[in-house]
Amino acid sequence: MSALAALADPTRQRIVEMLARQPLSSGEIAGRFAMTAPAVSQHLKTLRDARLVLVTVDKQRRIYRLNPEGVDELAAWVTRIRAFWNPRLDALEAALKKDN
Amino acid sequence: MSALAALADPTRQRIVEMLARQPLSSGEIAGRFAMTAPAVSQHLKTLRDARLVLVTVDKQRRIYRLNPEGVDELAAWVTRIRAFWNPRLDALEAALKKDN
DNA sequence: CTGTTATTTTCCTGTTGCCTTAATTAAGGT
DNA sequence: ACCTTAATTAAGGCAACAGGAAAATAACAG
Repeated sequence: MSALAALADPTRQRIVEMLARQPLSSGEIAGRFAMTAPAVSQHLKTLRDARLVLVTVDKQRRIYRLNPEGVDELAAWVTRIRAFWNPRLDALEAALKKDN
Repeated sequence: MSALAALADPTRQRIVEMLARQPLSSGEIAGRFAMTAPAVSQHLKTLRDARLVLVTVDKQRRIYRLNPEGVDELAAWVTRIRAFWNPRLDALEAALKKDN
């Protein structure tokens, strides 16, 4: 679960939250932080390496969006933790399957 | 979401996975790692501070177990990320097929 | 080709994180 | 009381990380 390591930093957590709402370019993301664009770019690289985000090129811009695979992996890890620890969570598991 | 920072380290990830199966004492946890007991103790403190685990005292032993609240919070964060982006899955899939 | 915009890469520095050894606290057993 | 077991706290070293500045790359417009 290297996604967890990538999400350790609060800046990267916020980036993921932003991208959950809508895809954004590198510049748009950087514009929402006090830090410089290079700093944000490095965070994006970390998120890319962790397979949490995907990039597509649009002219000079790089559009970032969430990577379903990476997020699903993370969700699966958390679900597995919860599934084990208490048998009473069978009901919960059923609920999860229902809305997925 | 400070739980994410606490789970950045692979050792702490493994501890949480172990505690998901059953409560364990500090010594039992330390025994499953190559590192020294103090090192494990510090990891446990990090997990405690992140409200991911709870301790109860049993004679000289400290028994660690998962903290449902902390784990639920984490699960809620992940779910929130997915919830936002699920409604646009169609648009996303289309965009993904186009490139990459 | 030159200039401009968008983004990343490189290099550097201060900070944080992880692990070790040594010392300390706490509880029981003899 | 003394010793042992269980666990934490303290102090120090070293690697990894975050962020800034400057330079490099990429894509487009004139």
